[in-house]
Amino acid sequence: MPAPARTSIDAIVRAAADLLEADGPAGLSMQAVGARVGVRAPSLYKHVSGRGALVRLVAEDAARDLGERLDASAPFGTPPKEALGAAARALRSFAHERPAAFRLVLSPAAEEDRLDPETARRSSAAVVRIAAELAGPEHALEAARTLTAWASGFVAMELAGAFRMGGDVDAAFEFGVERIADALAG
Amino acid sequence: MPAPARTSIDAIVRAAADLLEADGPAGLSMQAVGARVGVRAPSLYKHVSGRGALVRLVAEDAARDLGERLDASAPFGTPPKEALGAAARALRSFAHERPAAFRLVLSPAAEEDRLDPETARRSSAAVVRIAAELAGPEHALEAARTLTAWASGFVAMELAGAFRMGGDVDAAFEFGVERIADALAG
DNA sequence: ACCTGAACACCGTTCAAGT
DNA sequence: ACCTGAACACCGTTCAAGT
Repeated sequence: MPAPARTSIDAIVRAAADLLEADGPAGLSMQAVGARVGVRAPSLYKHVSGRGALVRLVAEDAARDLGERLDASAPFGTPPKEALGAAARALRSFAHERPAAFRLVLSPAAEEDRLDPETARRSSAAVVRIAAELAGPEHALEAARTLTAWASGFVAMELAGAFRMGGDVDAAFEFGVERIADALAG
Repeated sequence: MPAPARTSIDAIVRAAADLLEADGPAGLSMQAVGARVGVRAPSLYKHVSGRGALVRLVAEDAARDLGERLDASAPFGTPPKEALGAAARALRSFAHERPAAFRLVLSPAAEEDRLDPETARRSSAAVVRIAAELAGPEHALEAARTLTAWASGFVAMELAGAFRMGGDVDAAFEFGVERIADALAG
């Protein structure tokens, strides 16, 4: 007798992402995910091969979300320096809204749980385009790396609570955007 | 009857750091640490209050190591732009030698496992000093943040395998150092 | 074809009992 | 005063049995 699925991979990934955001990595347990979608933990294995694969799906989903936000942050034709600021702020907003997802996507990860190259490429396409406009096509890659490194490093430190020596964090971010843009435009 | 301790907190922290580097966070189990230092897992609780506290001790030890390397990278009197490059390269070397420890110290961490402010301040003192020389005392904090964000972000991406679009990663690093230095001196 | 309870091998942690 | 085995409450995962 065939039995219709009582849940779906989409519902499972969404539940996992919610749990990750609410309770941290330890809160993303197979039992908790099962409870959220209305099945027992062993049933999840009909939809996903294990916890590691589920975490990876959450990361890929987050990377797609981030990539779309970066694309949308600066329409074609926006002056490059302005576009750079907009992209940096979009990254920061994403990190503030979905800090756990940001950590998943941008944290230095061990080999086995890296994003596949195509997902990584797509989520950074907008930044490479902006960098090319600013620094010239021959320095596009280095410039994109410099910008992404700075922005993700800044936000990572912010999330880590590393900016507790006082001072205005927003101002430090804008200071950095300005300086990075000028440096890349060289 | 008193019984002499068969292990020590130092040996335990060292064993934990080794395991973290060799087998990743999951490999740092109380049982594995116990096996390395020659006692059973429950005995570790005579020396450390739990696994979380042990991970924190490893992180503090790594932060101290990193701080010392940064201090040593550029003796007083080194021209600031040169000192900045030396500090950035020292950070990168540390990350290459102790990638797991680097992730522990520089990764965006949840509130409960952050370094205490004093440890954080000491490990970044050298960078703040260099930034002040380069950007002037009134912009020291923002400049230090920009530099640290860029360098740690760059290395984090490097460790995460995010630089797989080809190109020379060493050259990208030097490109970034140069541009950041100019931008901060700006 | 999916879901379940039971089971297995792991964790971290507690604690009474040993020396 | 430290160390131990046993126990407890959790994991992730497998699998035979149910529908």
